[in-house]
Amino acid sequence: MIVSTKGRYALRVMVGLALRQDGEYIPLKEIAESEGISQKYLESIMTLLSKGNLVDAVHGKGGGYRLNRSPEHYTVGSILKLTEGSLSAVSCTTQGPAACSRSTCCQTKPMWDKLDAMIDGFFESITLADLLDENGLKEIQKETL
Amino acid sequence: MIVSTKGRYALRVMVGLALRQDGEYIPLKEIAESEGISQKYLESIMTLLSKGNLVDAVHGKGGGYRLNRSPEHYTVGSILKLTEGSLSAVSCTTQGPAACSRSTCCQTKPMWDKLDAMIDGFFESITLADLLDENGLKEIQKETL
DNA sequence: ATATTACCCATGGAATTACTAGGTAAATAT
DNA sequence: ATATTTACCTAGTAATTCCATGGGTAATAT
Repeated sequence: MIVSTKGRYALRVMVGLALRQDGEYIPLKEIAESEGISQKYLESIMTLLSKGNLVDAVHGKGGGYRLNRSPEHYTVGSILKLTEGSLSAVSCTTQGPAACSRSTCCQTKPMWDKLDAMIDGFFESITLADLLDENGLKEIQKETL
Repeated sequence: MIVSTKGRYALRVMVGLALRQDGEYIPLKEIAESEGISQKYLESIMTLLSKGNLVDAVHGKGGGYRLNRSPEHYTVGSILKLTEGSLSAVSCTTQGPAACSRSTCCQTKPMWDKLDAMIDGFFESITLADLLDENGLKEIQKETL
């Protein structure tokens, strides 16, 4: 699995916030209930989104979370990368000291690199706005498949 | 991660066998050493490949493993699916009793389905022969990216 | 018979995932 | 000021998956 619940929950929450863009802040409790996600678990995810500046957060009564830009300015990739860390399909494409010792001669490595590039392209080509709109995704399908 | 060491090792081994297609059976020990993979761990992988009829295996002296068809008749997908079980990028695309309860109304689900289809298309479009040949992969890159 | 090979079954440590518990800090209402 | 409401922080934990390891059994060749 490339994307764990953390990233998938984050994406669902962002879609939920996009559907209620009226300037109001929506408290964690409300988001958790409407999405059916454990409040405590969601806390850690929302803090990530807030620190990563994907949402604005305010404390106290009337506070909560809201988007800080319009849905078409969020790529799915930006949301998933923030929450998941890496979207690599395999561990053997990692660079640096943890890199695979055979990476320079491995005959399968180029394929993994291409897969990673394809997946990255896929996620970067989709915005939150596309997810709100059925027809948006259909166009993406034509392009990529 | 979509593909664990099991699938990646399997693929490397299949490439290795493809490079030595002279009708000889190659013993596990030799494969393990040349690929730098634990002999014991590789055992389980080779048994999978053998039971899945991707390689022929014979016991005793002079025995070992060899491909049972030419490299262009193996898709990467067939090798990975056998060893990994599923190549799905997320757990929420699984059907049946374990399916996500929100799958019918989830606004992100269509995207995950498309991702899975794209990844499957990628792996099915590449054969072992493509991995042996540098230029083969370059053509795939043009098509998919 | 013996050596060589593949096959089978069970176990274990390490890492990751998904979540829980309990407290602290900031903003607002009274 | 005080209480309430909210976000934020640190730590722990149960379950699962990954990556092997250990020890034996079955088949084949000399």
